[in-house]
Amino acid sequence: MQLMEAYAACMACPVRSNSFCDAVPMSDLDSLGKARRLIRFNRRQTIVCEGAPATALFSIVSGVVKLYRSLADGRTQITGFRFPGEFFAAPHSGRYTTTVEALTSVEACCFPRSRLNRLSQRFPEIQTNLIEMNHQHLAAAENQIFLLGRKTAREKVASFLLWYREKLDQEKISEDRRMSLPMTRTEVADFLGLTTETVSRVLTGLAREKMLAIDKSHSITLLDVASLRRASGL
Amino acid sequence: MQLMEAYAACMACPVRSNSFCDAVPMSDLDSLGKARRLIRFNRRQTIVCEGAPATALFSIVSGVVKLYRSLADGRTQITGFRFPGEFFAAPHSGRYTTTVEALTSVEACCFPRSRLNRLSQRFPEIQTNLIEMNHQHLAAAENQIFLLGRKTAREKVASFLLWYREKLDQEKISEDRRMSLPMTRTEVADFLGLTTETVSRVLTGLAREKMLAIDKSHSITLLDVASLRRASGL
DNA sequence: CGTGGTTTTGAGCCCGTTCAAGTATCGTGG
DNA sequence: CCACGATACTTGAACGGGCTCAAAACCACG
Repeated sequence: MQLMEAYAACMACPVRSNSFCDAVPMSDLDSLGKARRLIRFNRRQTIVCEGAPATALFSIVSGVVKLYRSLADGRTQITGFRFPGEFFAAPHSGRYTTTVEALTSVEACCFPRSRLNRLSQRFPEIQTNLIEMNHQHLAAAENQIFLLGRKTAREKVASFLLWYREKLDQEKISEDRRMSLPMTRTEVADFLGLTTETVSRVLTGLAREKMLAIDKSHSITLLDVASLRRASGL
Repeated sequence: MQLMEAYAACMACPVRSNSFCDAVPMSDLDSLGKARRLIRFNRRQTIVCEGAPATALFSIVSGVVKLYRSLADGRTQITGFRFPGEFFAAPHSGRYTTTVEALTSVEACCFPRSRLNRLSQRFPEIQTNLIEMNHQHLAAAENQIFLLGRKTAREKVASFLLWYREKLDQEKISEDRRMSLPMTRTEVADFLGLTTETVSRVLTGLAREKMLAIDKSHSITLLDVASLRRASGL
């Protein structure tokens, strides 16, 4: 039966306790399951488009997405990334404010606005969780604003690496000291307000100074976190 | 009586319909009034400090504030401004994420967290409003991220002027075509990720091109909005 | 009418960009 | 499994937008 499936899906959800779904008690997981639909996306696939009517909210089960805006002349700026447990596709006056694209293969729960509204009337703590997570996103945006406005290329790249390392540490088991970036050099550049060339140059520079090691481009090991922290401008 | 005063205060509040307080029905304005305390701040006065325990949320009745972060070496970045009807001092893991300072004389309602929580249990629509406004703040942050990461000095300044003009138009009666900036050149620079000198140079440049007129530095008239929009990179 | 702060203007420099070439990496089909 | 083409990454040389440093002009306030 569908009911059982929905219940089982949310019951077994690996990120429930990290997501806003945490507000729904175990006994009501079937209501939760019925409000959402699990969708899979491939790397490079666009999930929502900037400016389109905001019909749903997405909560990530696995994978990473980027949020970005771009101009007609090609200039692109990534405004943030979202990881498992986090949501995306916040509306402003009824429309999505950024385009969202999958960086890896992604599983996400799609909650149509209307159903989510009904659900959060039954479980008001959903709203509390959403507010809490919104504040986290805002704090992350403030970090990025400071970084973009006031940091040098070197500081930007060092900050980025330390930030991603921390994300990995709190998301999953920290694999080992090596970490593999799901984003390309261009995407790192579009996040940090730099060009691909500069990101590449700074990375090889930091590698020459033995703060990190690069193997196969996307696989990076942070060798000297203390020096990196100093290089990041705190 | 205190009760009457509180009731009268919120009853007469000029920004109630634009603030999250809108969620409280007229018949319950006394509960609202008792949850908050009206505080006045002078220009230049610090209202909350980055990193301090987040004990209250503030809603602006009149005036403008700036939110900013700064480093020990003096680098400062303004992450946003807040206007009448908007709130500030969002917490992240229990602490304020930015310092907030009054740009003009400011009247703000201070809501201690505990009272606000009790109030929003009685009136859940408060949470809905807070979420809505949070999304607006996030959208504003995304705008600024794009601006900081990908726009030229000229585009930044033009965008800023148009943005502020729009704010004025929707906040109050649009005075006339002249507008007076509540922020100094340094504050504009700290908002746009530039130096004071560059802001000044770009402004005189735009004035030479007859897109605007400057009288007394803080009083600016936008003469050619269409050209400015083109100069802002859309 | 001075005094301190803000704004403007000027000259020179530097960080990050641009343009261009060369190298590694990955996916695909033979 | 390898050859191939496409894409991503690195490296180099030269340019330029915005910064730095310095000084002059302007303004508000006593």
